[in-house]
Amino acid sequence: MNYKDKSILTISSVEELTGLTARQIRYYEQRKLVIPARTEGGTRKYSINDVEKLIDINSKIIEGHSTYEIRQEERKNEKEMLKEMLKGQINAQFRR
Amino acid sequence: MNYKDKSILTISSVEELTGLTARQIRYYEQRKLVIPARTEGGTRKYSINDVEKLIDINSKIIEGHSTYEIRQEERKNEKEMLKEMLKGQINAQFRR
DNA sequence: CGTGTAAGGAATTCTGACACG
DNA sequence: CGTGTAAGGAATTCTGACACG
Repeated sequence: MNYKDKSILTISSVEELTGLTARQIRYYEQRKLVIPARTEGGTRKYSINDVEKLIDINSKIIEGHSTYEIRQEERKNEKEMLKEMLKGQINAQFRR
Repeated sequence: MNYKDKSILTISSVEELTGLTARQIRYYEQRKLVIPARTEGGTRKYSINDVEKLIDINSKIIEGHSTYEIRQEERKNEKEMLKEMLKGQINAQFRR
């Protein structure tokens, strides 16, 4: 696991790094766009990757996209990633 | 300023990243080895560089060095860095 | 829909001190 | 000397709700 995937940032640090407000960050979570890890006590912990995602998401919102659209877009990308991975697996089978 | 110099980590994240206890981390600060930034409210904020420093410091302590020795060592290194920088400046003057 | 805000409680962090060795 | 711990208070974060548009 890369350091970029370590969930180590509090929401206030993420506010600072992204320029967003805590309210925005929590709302994007509610819309299932960026789901942070949690401490035992329930405090949100974000990774560097989450920070980058949040910046992207906010850009898209500023461009006029809805959180729903952004979510759908992400879903699509995930599916394509899966397809590619499957292709790779299948090809690997045939090469044996 | 690099992301490594951004003070964004709470002491609990630093505990996780370094494997040290908060007590140790605060003690090294008291001994002037790693001085974190602070929020307005006084909460410590560490950078990635601080994390790396803390790990180094703890290694040296485990090796039997005292915090005083480690501090002196760091002072020496700082002075040498200064010397190098001065050399560079002087050479730059002569090259004109 | 996306964001601001006030409210009350819970989790986190802070400092100074006592302890051991 | 370096670290653990209990104590009390302060800073931070949490959730659910009302508001606007």
